[in-house]
Amino acid sequence: MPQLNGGGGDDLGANDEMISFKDEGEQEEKISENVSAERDLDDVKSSLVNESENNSSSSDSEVKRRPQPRPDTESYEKAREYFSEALRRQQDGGFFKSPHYPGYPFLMIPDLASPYLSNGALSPSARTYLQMKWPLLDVPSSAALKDSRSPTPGHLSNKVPVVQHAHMHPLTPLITYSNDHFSPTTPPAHLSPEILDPKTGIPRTPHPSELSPYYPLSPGAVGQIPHPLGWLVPQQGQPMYSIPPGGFRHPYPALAMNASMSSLVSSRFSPHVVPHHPHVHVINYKEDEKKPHIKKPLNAFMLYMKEMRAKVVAECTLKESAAINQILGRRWHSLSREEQAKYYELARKERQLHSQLYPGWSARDNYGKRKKRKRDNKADSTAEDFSARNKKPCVQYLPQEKMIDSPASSHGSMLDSPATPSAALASPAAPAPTHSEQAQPLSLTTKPERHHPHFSLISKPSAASSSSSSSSTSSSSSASSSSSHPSLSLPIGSSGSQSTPPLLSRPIPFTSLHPSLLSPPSPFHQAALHSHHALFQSQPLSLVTKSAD
DNA sequence: TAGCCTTTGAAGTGT
DNA sequence: ACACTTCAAAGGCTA
Repeated sequence: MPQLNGGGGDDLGANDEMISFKDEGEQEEKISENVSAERDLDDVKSSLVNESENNSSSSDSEVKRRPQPRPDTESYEKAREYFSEALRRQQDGGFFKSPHYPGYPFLMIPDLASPYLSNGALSPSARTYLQMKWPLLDVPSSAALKDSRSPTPGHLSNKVPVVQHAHMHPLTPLITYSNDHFSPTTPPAHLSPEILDPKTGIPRTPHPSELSPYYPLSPGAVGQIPHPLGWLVPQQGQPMYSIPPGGFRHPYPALAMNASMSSLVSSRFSPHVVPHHPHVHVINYKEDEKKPHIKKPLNAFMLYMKEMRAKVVAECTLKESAAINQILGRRWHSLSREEQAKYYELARKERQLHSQLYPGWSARDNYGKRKKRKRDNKADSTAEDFSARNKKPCVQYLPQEKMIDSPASSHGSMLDSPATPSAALASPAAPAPTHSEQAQPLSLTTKPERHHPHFSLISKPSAASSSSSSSSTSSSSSASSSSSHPSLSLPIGSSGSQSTPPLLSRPIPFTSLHPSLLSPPSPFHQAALHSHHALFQSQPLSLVTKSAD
């Protein structure tokens, strides 16, 4: 039960969420066992030193060196693997790679310009980034990672590096390539074991020839690049960003990418790449008649969804995204302030990278590219629309075995575990202002339930009195999404809903889901469940206030 | 096969 | 300034 106070940045729940272990069944176990993992840190680091010296670590020896197997061995192994790889890659002048899935190269150092200090050590922000991913671990200091062959400031430190590292693209620090390490089950099929380094047993960065198959350039995929934070998000083969007309518009056009890097970047980022040779990809900047579609950077919630989707799907066998997203939406609210902060930070980096990749891009560019939704009649998106739009109750997507007859209990886990109230008050993540310098939106919004069929039909009766009118009133205004969140993020009092669980009446499907699906199982959330019960009940009031305005 | 559903957040447009 | 709209992911579903 470590760190139940949840005050620290290394919130275990957050860690758990972020890491997304392969075996979901171990999730809860890991939460409670993270302390042991923490105890193993010293062992990890010390063993890494030896390992880096020997450079011939085998999984067997690693296991032997391990003090003792613990339930959290996976965390241990991952951490260990990560640092081993970090050391090795540093020495090789190559990539860091996913601590989760072998065979997928990626760079998780956040600094766009200089992930390394002059002494070859990770920069503070890079360390922060790593520590964010591995909150329980001490990111190796300069001494640990320092290596003569490591990228030097000359390679990376400047905003405009003069000389590119053999494998380093100026943006690679933020360009990550891992795809599916969040998959709750097994690594993607393409992450074949052959990628493992035969010597060390540690996954190595695949050669471009090995990578190319991982990044198929289907015609449809042309024009897009994978998610720069791919290590965080399962991409399922779908690239993310596209390259603007004229090719890869790099902020530092003077820089030349070597074949290795360009193949990586181009195969993943360029819409016009044609892998003529397994080892050398040539970028063909053929002019498209159309402007390639550059997608918006993912926001915090989208990043969270991508990370957690597989987990939720695995847990409940749901595949319908609408239902999954509903679960994820509630889980998102159940995240602690620190947990959400991580995603806000990632999203901020996403936007940062995106803005650097596509300086002239604007979200406006994508307006109208997608089929316009037929919500013109916004007005009727209210009560009447409830029934019309919700012809597919998510309950139908739920496996029967998930159905339980104790909605009340489920409600509690689902609704009563919102983010901490303080989070709503203080935007913690304090996400650095983006180029737009916007204040970090409060994720802990008291956004009312959208006109959900179950909510409107089921919860209303129970919700009764106070919330019923407010919910309906707010539904129209809130239907327009979260842009209004900040304005109504603070619930105003809780009139009358103190004892009754009206708002706890959620859509049936969720009430029937296992609580673990609805909110992280961490003790923190259980605590939050109780401490913030009143807050959630007050949500409708905030809406009333807003609508009143 | 295009679009819907569903979520939150970012960023756009409109008033 | 505020309200509203669109899009970002995702995959089953529907017309």
